[in-house]
Amino acid sequence: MKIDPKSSADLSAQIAKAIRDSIIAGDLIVDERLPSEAELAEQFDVSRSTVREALKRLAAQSLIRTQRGAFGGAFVNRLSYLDAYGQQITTSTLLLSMNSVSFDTACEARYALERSCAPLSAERRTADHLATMRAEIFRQQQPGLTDEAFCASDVAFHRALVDGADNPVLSYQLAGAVEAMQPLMNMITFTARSREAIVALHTRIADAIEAGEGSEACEGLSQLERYTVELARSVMAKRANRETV
Amino acid sequence: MKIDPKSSADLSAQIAKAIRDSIIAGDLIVDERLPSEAELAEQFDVSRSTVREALKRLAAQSLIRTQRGAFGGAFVNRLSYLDAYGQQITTSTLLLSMNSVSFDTACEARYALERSCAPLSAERRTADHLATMRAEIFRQQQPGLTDEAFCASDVAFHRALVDGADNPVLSYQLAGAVEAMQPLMNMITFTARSREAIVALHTRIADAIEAGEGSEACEGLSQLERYTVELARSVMAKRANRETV
DNA sequence: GAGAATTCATTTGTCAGACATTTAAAAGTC
DNA sequence: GACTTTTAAATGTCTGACAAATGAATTCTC
Repeated sequence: MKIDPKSSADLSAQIAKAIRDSIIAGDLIVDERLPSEAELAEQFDVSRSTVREALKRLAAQSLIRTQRGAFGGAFVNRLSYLDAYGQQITTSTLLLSMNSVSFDTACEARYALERSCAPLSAERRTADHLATMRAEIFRQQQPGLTDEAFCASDVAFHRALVDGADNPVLSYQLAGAVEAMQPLMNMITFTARSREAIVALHTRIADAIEAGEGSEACEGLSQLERYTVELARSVMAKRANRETV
Repeated sequence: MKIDPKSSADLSAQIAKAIRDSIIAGDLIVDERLPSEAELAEQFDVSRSTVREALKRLAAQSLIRTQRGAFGGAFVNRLSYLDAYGQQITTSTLLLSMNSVSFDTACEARYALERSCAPLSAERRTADHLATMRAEIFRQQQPGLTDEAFCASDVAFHRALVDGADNPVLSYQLAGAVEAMQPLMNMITFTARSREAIVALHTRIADAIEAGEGSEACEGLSQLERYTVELARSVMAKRANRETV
């Protein structure tokens, strides 16, 4: 692990990169303890504060965890699926909100990805996944539900569908696509009629998953995509209309 | 933006969270300048070092960038697709390498996701995407190619396929799935015969994309998945055999 | 007056040293 | 042997200082 003193870049960034590369390359294995901050400072010939800033960078990426006290220190963290989900969702959400991605584009991506899970989910889903889907459909039919709660339930429904594929890598990849859509979906006001239509499609999808018919589930997802895009378009149009009046 | 002094958690983590939440909520918009470190230190009633550690955490997530000098400071960063790709790839790679994800599981996820791009790519790919795919196929036929270079070319081929769908959100999501597989693929030794088989399937896929036949491209991808899994299995078996002898 | 050079204030980057707090091992006590 | 106390090591935080960068304002030169 070496850094280039000539480089003008931040020392803490260089040190973070050096350690990060060691972790990725496998030179530092999971749960291995890094040298103490004082030792690292000496090794890299920088001050302790600089080392600390580097370690905080790594901690922000969940690459290390720190523990205080004697025999504490910084340890290489096993990146859990949960940590990865969180990062994925944060990144996806910001990417969508900061880059003016159109609703259509985000929707297309989301449903394309979900369709790739549907056949696997139809084959492997447990009774649990199915029960979650049914429960969320039931919740979506409650009259008093706010739009936000409706969207949250929608996300839960689709997560169950994705998790049913029983492939943690797929679940991880999809987490971002599904959850990052929620802020966009929250901007839509759902009328009683549109909720009814969505519930009908959800039911159709759940039925297909239960019956083990992947392609029928895909078809349902495609219709849901078309309906969602259409709905968003009409809501936006109505809103634009109201604003110009 | 407030922090809880009673909470035992690290102050720098709390401050980072407070600022991060403000960015996600949209209270801090892109390119907006944060208060200087000294001002933040006063606001949060902590020392400047603590503020700096918090800012480094955010910088590690590409949420802010810093600039030195008068009228410099920390600015809310527009999360670019490139930054997001990078984070996605790092996270995915570590997730796969640290959690002993089976080759089959990773492969299944990757090809399922790619199949979701194929129909869109068949419809929208430009001549450029197609040319890249053909060029990589050509490269893969060169005899002197190392296994690493063959894998890298494989990644480039599939990236072109994905990018052909002309949906940046999909490209972003797929970046991790495709690139994170490379270290796993690198562990396979490709014989002349297996390279030939892969090139043949790549050609079939490229032909389908060129002809605008999405489902045929999906079929090619499925065959490629089956062949890759089979190949990995035999290579691993051979290796295990050699080690026990 | 226009342009070039200089100064200046502001801000981040880095360093050194100090103290508080936490923690688990080691030593002591019964 | 079980419990308590001590202790050493490590991170967390604070203070104060200086270096380096940088854009604006000022001064200088022609």
